Parts: sequence; structure tokens; C-alpha cells
Amino acid sequence: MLSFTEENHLKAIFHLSSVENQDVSTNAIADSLKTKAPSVTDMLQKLSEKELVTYKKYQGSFLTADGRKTALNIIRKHRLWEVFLVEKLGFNWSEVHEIAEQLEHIKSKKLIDELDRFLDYPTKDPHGDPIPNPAGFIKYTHRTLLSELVIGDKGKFIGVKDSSSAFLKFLDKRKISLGTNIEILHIEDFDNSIHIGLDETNLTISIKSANNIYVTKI
Amino acid sequence: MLSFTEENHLKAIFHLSSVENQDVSTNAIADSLKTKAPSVTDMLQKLSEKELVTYKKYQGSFLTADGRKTALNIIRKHRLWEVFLVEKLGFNWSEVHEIAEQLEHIKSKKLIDELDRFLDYPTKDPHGDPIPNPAGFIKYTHRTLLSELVIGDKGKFIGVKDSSSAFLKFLDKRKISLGTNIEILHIEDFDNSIHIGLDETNLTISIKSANNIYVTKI
DNA sequence: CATATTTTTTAGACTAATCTAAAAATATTT
DNA sequence: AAATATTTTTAGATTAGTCTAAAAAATATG
Repeated sequence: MLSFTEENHLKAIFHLSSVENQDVSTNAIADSLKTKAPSVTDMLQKLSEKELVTYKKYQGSFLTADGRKTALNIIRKHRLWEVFLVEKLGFNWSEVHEIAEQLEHIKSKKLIDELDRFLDYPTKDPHGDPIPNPAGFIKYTHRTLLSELVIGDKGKFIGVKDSSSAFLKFLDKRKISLGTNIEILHIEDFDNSIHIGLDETNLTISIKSANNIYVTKI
Repeated sequence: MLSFTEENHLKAIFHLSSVENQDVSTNAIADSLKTKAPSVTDMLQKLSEKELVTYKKYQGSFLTADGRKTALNIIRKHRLWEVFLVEKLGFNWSEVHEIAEQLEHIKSKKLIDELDRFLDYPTKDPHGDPIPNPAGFIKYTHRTLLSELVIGDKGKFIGVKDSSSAFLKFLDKRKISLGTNIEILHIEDFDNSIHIGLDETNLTISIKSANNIYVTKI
């Protein structure tokens, strides 16, 4: 039985290593978990002992097959609870992360299987992220950053990179939600801000925002 | 912010003191939480420091108004989650306690308020126990133990005293569920076992079982 | 009511998770 | 490639929660 802390480390390593598919540094984990490097070193030694991560001193760490499966199960729980909170309890997508951070640690296979059924086997969480299946398989869909499109391109908004509450509220205010169609109308030379067309309105967003928005080209 | 352990102690004191409305002994708490007396002593000193319990050495402990409200809030969460598990996820009443023991510690007022609404403001959990309201008010309904009825009495099954999984399964097997009408047909002299009539069948149960069944006389 | 039993607390140790400070290893830069 | 900077680990301390063994207090008993 893993502690919350152990589970959080596995999750952090999973997320960090999925960006670049290689060893994750101790400091990166510490930053991501808002803890300090020595705490992470201790935990890596422990998780390595349990054969959930590979770890060589000063070389960073990586999930074993077992560790990866465990991490994906936690992520599965997190995302299913997020769907529950939004779909059934009426939460806004900007409010669910913190609560799901707690709920993801509840231990009961049956609970999650039944929740999955109750939610009718969703494949995406409220931020557009894929939900791993019970076996730990995760299906990624091809995505492009809005910032990579050029003038005239059209895309459908399918997810966010950084799902911080502030950014989600920013999107709410501009009536941009999953499924919204976005067309690149113009890109400003001097600050790279992007003039976009939505279904009903046009507006301008910064390059930083565009870097957080995933679309599929249509 | 209270730890799980602190919350569990408050809950244990609440349950133990609600039997006899007086100070709860250190050993009683230790037994109930499957821990040892010295651990409880430490915790009582800590909770006393936080003014959640009154505690005098060797004199046992009791909840303060604050402690009682906190305990009732945890019990509220526990029971609402139990309703969710049974009503929405299709769990049997004998399976929900352990999972609710985990879920009751999730911290989010809004989560519980929305869950309450989603469940349509239930007043009883799946075992017939009352659900405290958000203010920490709990409405007890008058109950009689089945073992206190005499021959000819009729009662409606409204709750269990000991809601252990084994006893709940015992009731399932005999098709006794909340709302079932029970009539006392005969009481055996030599072992006090009770012959009862249900809507469709008759059967005999031990005095020990009858001591775990709450009814309202009808 | 003095003695025996039980209950409770204290003392002291252990584990898990955390931290700071210092040492060691690795990486970068001139 | 030597010096410098950064990263990571080790060492050692702290807090929360747990335990066993022993001491102290309260309760029960003959």
C-alpha cells in the first residue's frame, strides 16, 4: 500500500518524463511537488527499493513498468473524479483539480470501476486530457498548439497545456471552451499576439495564451 | 486543518459518548480505533490544546461544542458518501463503510454541499442512520430494539446498531432490509431466540441479532 | 480500609516525511 | 582543462503518529 506522498512522486515523475521521454531530475520533481531536493532523494531511494522507479545517484529517475502502471492508475482516478465533479456536481472546470488531488488517493478498485460506469466510460477529463483505461493504457490524440498555426488556419479547441485555474477562468471569460472553433485571423509582428475568430466574435490573445491552447487543425 | 488521525479521534469520541452521555475513557477510544492507550493520551492532549475536547488526566474526555460540530461534519460526509455509493454507484450496504472511511476526510465544503444536492438532500444513510445537516444538527428518530418487543408486537425495520458487514450480509440473506415489517410470533424460553414474521415468510433469529435491529413499533 | 487489579500516563524508542546546512558529484564556462 | 557554478546527496534535526515497558493514579475487592 503506497502512501499519498509516494503516489504523488510517481505521478510527478510520470508527468515530467512524458514531456521529454527521459530521466527526470531530482530538482524537477522537487519543484513540481513544492518540496525540497533532499526529500525527493529519500523518496527515490524508497521507490527504487520497491521497484517502481529506476534510480542511479546523480542520474535522475524513471518509472519502471510497474511504476508507470501505478502512476496511470492514479491519473485515471484523478481524471474520472474531475469528470464526476463537472458532469454530476456542476463544478466549473477551474475548480476541480484541487479536489481531485485528494480524491485520487482513495483506495478501492471497485469504486473507480463503478464510477467509470456511472459516468458512462468517459475518455477525456474536463480539460481535454485522456483518461487511462483500467489496464493503464492511455490513448493520446494528436494535438497542435494554437501558437503553431499560421494565418488562415482553423482549429478546434481540444485541450489546455497548463490547466491552472487562472488560465481556465481567462478562457471562460472569453467564452472559449472545449470544442470551440478558432481561426487565425492575424498575427501582430511586434509582440506576436494573435487575432482569432471564434464562432460569434473576434478577439486578441497573447502568444503566451496561444502556447497553452491545444487544437486539432480542421 | 485537522489530520485524518485527529478527525478519527473526534469521531470515535462522538460515537462513544453518544451511547452514555458522559466522558469517554482512553481505553475505549483506543479499542475503537484499534490503536493503543498511549497514542490516545497524546492525541487527547493535542485535541485539548486545540479546544476540540475537554480532557483532564485520568478523567476521560468529552467533545467541546467545537469538537462536536467538527465530528458531526465528518459523520455528515461519511453518510452522504455512503448514500452516493449505494444510490448512484450500486454498492451493497455492506460494502460502503470502508470506502466512506476514506472519503469522509476529503476537505471541500462545496463538494459536500453539491453532493448533498445531487443526492436530493437525503436524511438517512443506507443503514438508517440520520445525516447531520451542514450546521451540525442531527435529528434522531425514536427507535426500539427488536429484542425489546413482546409477542404480538409489530415493528418496521429502520436501522441497525452494529453495522458490521457480516451482520448486514446476514440480513440480506434473510431478505430483511430497511422498511421491512416484522412481527414477533414467539420467543423461545430456553435461548430467547425469536420467531418473527416478515411480509412473506417466517424465520427464527437469535437474541444477539434481535439486539442489533432497530424498529419503530407500528 | 488496606491490598490487589485495572486504567492511564509518562518515558523513551521507532518510522515516515519533512527541512537546513554541508559535502560530493556533475555540468558549465572561460 | 582548470575554475566556477549548479545539482544532488548525505548528515543531522524536527514533527506527527505510533509502539512497548514502566510508573502513577484510580478503582475494585477481600
